[in-house]
Amino acid sequence: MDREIEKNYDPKNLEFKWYKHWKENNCFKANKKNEKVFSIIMPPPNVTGKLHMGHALDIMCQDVIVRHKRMSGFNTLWIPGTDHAGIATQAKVEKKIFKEEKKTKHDLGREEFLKRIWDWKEEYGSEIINQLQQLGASCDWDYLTFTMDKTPNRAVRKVFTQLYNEGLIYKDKRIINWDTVLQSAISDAEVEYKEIKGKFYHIHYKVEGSDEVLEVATTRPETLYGDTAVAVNPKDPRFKKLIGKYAIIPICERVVPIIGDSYVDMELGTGCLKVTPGHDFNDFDIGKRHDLEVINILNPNGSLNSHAKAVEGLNANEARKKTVEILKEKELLVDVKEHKHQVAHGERSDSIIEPMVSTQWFLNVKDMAKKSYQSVKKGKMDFVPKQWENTFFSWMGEPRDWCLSRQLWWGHRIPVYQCNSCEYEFAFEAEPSECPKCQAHQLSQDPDVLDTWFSSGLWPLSTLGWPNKEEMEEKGFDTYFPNSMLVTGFDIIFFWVARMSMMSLKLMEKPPFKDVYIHGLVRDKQGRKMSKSLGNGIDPIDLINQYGCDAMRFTLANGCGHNRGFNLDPRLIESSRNFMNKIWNAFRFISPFLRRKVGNYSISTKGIDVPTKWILTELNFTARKMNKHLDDYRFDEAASTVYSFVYDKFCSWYLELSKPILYSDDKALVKERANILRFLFEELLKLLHPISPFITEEIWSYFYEEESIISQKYPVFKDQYQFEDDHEKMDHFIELVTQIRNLRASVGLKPKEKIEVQFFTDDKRTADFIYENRHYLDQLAQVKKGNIHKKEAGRPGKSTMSTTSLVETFIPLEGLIDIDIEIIRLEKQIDKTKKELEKVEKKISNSNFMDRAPEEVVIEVKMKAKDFSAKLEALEKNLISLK
RNA sequence: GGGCCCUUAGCUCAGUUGGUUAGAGCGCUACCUUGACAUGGUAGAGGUCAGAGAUUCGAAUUCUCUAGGGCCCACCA
Repeated sequence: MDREIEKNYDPKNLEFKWYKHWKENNCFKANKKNEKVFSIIMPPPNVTGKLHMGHALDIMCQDVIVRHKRMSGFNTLWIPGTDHAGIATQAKVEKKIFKEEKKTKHDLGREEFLKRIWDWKEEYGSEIINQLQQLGASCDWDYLTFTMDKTPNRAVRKVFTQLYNEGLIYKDKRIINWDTVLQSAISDAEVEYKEIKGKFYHIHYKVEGSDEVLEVATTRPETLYGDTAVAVNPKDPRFKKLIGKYAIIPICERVVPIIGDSYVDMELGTGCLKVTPGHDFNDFDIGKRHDLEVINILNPNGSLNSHAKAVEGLNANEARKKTVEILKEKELLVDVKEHKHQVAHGERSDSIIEPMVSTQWFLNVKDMAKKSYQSVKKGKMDFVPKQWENTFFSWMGEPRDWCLSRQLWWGHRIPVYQCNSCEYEFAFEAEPSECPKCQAHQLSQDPDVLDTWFSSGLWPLSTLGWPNKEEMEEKGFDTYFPNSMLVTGFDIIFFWVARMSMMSLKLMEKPPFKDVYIHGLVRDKQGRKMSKSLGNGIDPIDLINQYGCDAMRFTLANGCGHNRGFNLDPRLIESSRNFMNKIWNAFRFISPFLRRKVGNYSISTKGIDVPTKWILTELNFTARKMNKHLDDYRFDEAASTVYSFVYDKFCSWYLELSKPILYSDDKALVKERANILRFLFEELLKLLHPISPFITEEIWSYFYEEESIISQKYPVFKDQYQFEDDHEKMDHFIELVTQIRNLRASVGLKPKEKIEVQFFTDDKRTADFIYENRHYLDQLAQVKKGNIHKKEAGRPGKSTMSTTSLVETFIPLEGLIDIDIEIIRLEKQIDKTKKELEKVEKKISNSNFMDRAPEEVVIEVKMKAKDFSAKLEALEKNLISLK
């Protein structure tokens, strides 16, 4: 060691230092020589956004897997990217410009406004990259792709054109979800329903040419200006006879037909439905069936237009109030009932969504969805945990056509053109110079842009250069597509996973990934979703600043089990930070004994002692478990496995047992032990590295200055480190030490006070082992003298005792022992042992158990019975002698 | 209405093919400034595994029902 390690563990400096180092030294590059391939794409965060805990979890999962695969000899590629996030970004910049300059996008014009967004993207787009790097993401930055880069744009245009020419993309005037704030269409997936307390208004509609009235129930009286029919169920005896007659809509006095349609539920409301095809999905369908007129009564901002003269210019709420007032005056409002109902809100804008009829571009997804469905059913793409495939199926089962167009400016503009002279309409992959039909040069492009998820859907392809042949070659498309896996949250299974799956199957005839790992949601410590409105969000960057990224990642991994999100209490991170500190100090302890040594080396297992054989065996178990858990995406199990090895096995026992050796005068022995400690330390660093990359690299650098831990081989189970017998011996020894410590504590002996102990055992191996390791007993339990007797020997008088199956341990305590307390303690133990014994004996006396249980279980139970009764006997004898 | 998940120690959670003395971290209690670490050490207390029933020699684990909680989809004039 020529460098000395800092006294205090300070994650901040070393984390920053190492990320920079890794990046500059191309440590995240795929090793193309490796035969096994692992590839994965990062779900692209919004380019101008800020990372939240969900991202931190997402990145942690991916990075752990990626680092593990890389260390396990895979040709590993992780592709980073950022998303233009159409609506979110445009809305943000629009707001900013209005705030600062009091100008709308229309004041600036399309070209200037887009320039402003690009400027904003250039200015703030790198922030998200910085944050990803602070999380330690070991992705290949040369692959960094933005969804509006040239290649993704080409992919979008190519695919749109193909689907257009196949007739799958079509323009249609139909009812869509209209966001009244964004003033754009949005897709079904972007609509969120919230329960709102509303009212049921019962209104009388007069039947033309008679005194009869129809009582219509509605939650939205203000839409009556758009009514073009009143519908009843054709089987309804109450209203059957009215079908074919006409009703008069109140206020606007329009005469509309009374129609029969089986959609109408006779039980619901009054059994009489006002039909507003312009502003209700079901009514639109009814209108289609009956060829009804569609009247649009709303302006793009959601206010009422001139079709609703009486309330023109008012917003929906005001219009409702006023309409109700007018109805009251006319005595047509007959009843008002409280009613809870679901109201559509925009997922992004949180504004009210109005169903509105409008001309939009749609993608017919029926066949694509069917194929996606099948590919998961047939196991070509697996969800982990498996139950998430249900979510996928529920979306793919009966998909509505995807509304692709958005009335925005920021995004991929729809590549459809119309010839100004002959009006021919066509989609074109490249920028067209003339009309393919009449060769005129004056062309108008469709003003709308595509849903963000259209380009996201092509992400697994476009990030690998598709459809540009040269770029695909350069980026290794054939090697890395399809991806090995995807890591994401369940909230975007519809938005994203579904779309990627459909697109990839359509274009490549392969699903885009083998595995789709779905992690849970990070919530606050009370289990509430983190949200702006609750103000309970935790900023991962704050946590990193406070505790270090390694500790945060470790905490996230530790809490990331299957089937569950998790509730993040910052105090948990504190304990991970303490774990990092533990490792730091363990290294600080051993480092003075180490000699700097270049190159790989191995340790000899010849002549090593039992604790060393034990720790090597533990290392073996740990390596095996880590590989399994990481392969199974069990981040929680992996974290606790490595924690237990480092903390409970290595630090608490092996390091403690190494102290007398390291402080001894036998130089050869010191050297040998130091060598083994170094080996173990290197192994544990490698084991932990995928989860906590920075501290492991920092310590690694004290061993090897030139080589990064990133490219080391991940530990695996090795037969030469497996010593099962010695492992068992050592476990017995640990049990013995713990027992003595327990006895000492129970009689209130001072920690430093040396004691004498009497052991009673008939097991020769145990006796030998205690004898050979008596110096450890001194060190670990302050036993200055230990006598080993056969069980037939007499027990000491006033003493405290305890027993395992093999050995009885007595601490003679002349004058020190409080007999009453000792009796209580023994009685408690006897009680417990009796209960266990009874349990086991009951099994043995049950002939059904003896006949039917497998042999090894029977043997085990018999062994237990023997152990328990021996233990009980010893305890009872001692109790009698005390009394 | 359809579907998924959850209920285990005071708190957050493990417990993967049924057989464990049901585990961990945090918190709590007692003792300890022992030469890696007080961001520490040692020991300990704390659970009739939501409830009922069924299957089984044997259930925290499988099945059914009940209660409570969370989420998704569809729909409600």
